Amino acid sequence: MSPRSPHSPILTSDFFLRSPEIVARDLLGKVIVHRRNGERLSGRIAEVEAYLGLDDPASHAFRGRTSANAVLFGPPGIAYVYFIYGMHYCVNISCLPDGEPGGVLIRALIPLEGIKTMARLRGLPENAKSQQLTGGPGKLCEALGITRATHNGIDVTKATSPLHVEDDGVPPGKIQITPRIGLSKAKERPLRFLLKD
DNA sequence: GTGAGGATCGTCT
DNA sequence: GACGATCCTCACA
Repeated sequence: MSPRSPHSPILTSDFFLRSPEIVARDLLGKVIVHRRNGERLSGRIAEVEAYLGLDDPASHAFRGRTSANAVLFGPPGIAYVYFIYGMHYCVNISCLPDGEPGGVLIRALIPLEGIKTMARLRGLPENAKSQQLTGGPGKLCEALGITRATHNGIDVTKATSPLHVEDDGVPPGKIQITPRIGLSKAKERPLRFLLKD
């Protein structure tokens, strides 16, 4: 197991108060933690995408505020979980002040704690590779046990929240920037950030 | 190793 | 009524 300080600082709403492009880049290397039934499930963020809102045709917020995407228009640091293709969840964290839409999609993690539980939730053997456990947006939600019903709209900047992001001080290393993938619109924008590894 | 296609449902038009 | 910020399986080289 990897060593860690007992109290890694939790990212505050100030962190998410900035542009999604900046937040996305800074989130790389941070640790997302889900407390589930008293167990810590965590992973280092290895891949993210920024979604800008009204200026970004690929964003859920592009066509304006609806009941489904209201989180993106709300205050920063709120988890936005949505259901896609009838079978997968994806998790975002809202950025920018209340009233301005924007967010960062968490696309991939490197598992740190609770790997056995993650494998069980994914229906995989304990020795499954991290790529199979949390190597995609839908996979990491399943591995962490995140669902829309339980996690959409919760504040990830509160220490009492079951879901939050910690900075354990490990430098992110080399960052690669590429166009976003899996989109039908505005996919040419270089808004995807990943750890080179 | 690589590429194509199917599964499945909440949300918007 | 149609689509989508995905993942998995199968076929073929």
